Amino acid sequence: MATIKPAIPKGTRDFSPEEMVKRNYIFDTIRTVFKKYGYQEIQTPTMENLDTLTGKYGDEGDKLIFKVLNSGDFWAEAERRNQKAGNPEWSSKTLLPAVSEKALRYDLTVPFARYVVMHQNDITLPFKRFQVQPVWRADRPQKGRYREFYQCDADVVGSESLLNEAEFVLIYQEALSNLGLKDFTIKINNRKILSGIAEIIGKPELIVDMTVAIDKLDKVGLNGVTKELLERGFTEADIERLKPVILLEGTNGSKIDQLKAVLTSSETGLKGIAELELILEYVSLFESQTSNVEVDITLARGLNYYTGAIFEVKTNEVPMGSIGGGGRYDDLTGMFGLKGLTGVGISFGADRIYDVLQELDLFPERTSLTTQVLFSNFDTEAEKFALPLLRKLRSEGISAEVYPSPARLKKQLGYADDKKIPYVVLIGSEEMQSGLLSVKNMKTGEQAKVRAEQLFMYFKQTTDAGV
RNA sequence: GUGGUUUUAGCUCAGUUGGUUAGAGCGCCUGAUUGUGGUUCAGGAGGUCGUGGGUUCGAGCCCCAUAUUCCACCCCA
Repeated sequence: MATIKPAIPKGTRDFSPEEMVKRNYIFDTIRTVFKKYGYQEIQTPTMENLDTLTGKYGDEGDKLIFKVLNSGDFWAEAERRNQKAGNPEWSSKTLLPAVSEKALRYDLTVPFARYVVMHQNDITLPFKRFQVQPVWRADRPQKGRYREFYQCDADVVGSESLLNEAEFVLIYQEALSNLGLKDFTIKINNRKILSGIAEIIGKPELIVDMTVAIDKLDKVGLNGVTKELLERGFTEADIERLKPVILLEGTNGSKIDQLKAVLTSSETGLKGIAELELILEYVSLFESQTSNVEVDITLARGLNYYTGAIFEVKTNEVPMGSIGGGGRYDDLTGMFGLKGLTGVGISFGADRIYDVLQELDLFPERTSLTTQVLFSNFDTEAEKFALPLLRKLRSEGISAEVYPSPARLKKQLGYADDKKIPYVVLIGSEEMQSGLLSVKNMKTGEQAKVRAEQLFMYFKQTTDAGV
């Protein structure tokens, strides 16, 4: 067999032992906070049926779904079905469903909605679930953008209360602070406010075009936004009316006041403002800070599905896309036939958070995660001598290993060195005769004599002391 | 999907207008130390120059295609 060049698909990554320690630290920190707020973990399959996913993420999103080719003779099967249908010409639109019926998970929200509908008889509403799993997008990779990445989602379905939204603000604050981030902004907006604005200028059908354009304010400036609005069907007069909203500044309170003034004639818009106000009030009633919560009217992500609150989290310490986002869907499960169930949720982008923590050097030192004790291996006799001692240490909860072959001691100590193992127990003929083992401290280079029976006590004390 | 960029030893990277045998640092292996690492010293191995075509007497260098890296758009975690 020809040897092939080892490689992994574009936008995917291997994770080394060191990276996994750090990644698990992030996952564990976020998980702990989710649990603390009453969320329970579920998992869903890597693959979903293709029709479960298509049409849920907009045209752009559908293109980014990784499709799985049918197994078996997919081509013969496709032709067979095509004949039944009277042999129309193949097009990319008809060929796809004929050769692919499964796809990789694109996010965690849609599979969750599917889950809720499938298990509606087994769950109690409101249902609060969290999920930490990889998702896949056939995007072009770049900084902070991967084709396989992990999301940490928490959603609650079946509760209209804005208390949920407020708690999500707290969850963001708590989880990100626990991870050591100091300066981040939780941006919040409301779809109803955007609808209200579009309504006021008499172009409710252009709400998406409007928000996509004003979302770019900090990137292209007012002139750029104006240009884009004109291209998207707005008039100069519309833009004049939009200007005060686009250029909204000041504290959350003053932004809200200004919006109220603009939206007086829009019932929807005022409802959105009332929701926003209540969420902020809840947050402060929790005696939590609102200084890193920012009302941002230009925030428009996920507009295809969000109906109420919209969240986005950005770190201000390093340049990076958003590290989290979320919002409310009034009809989360409707697409799967269960009407009238509202849902709201948030997501943490673990891979981006990793990149941020890495750049800010915020990962904690944790030395105890490697092997604590290595038994040297001089020969078969010494190896046999070491095994009961090894078992004893492990039964005491001390992670230990024996070098698996009688290699030169130099090599064995080099192994301990590379793996940052703090102690090596040397067992040779001398030690076996006297029962006094040589314990080498790899940091200081010092060697102590320890009785074989005392060995576990010796390490229990030293490792407990955090060496 | 659009535009640009990267690829040379295990790793990070040099490599002149196209010209003999493609280099460095680190790592690795061996020895100084037949039971002592991390430091030091001496020596050694390791390269289809991303891949496939082309131009040329001659290509790491020029041309085309393709993959890959990173970046900016679109969009998004």
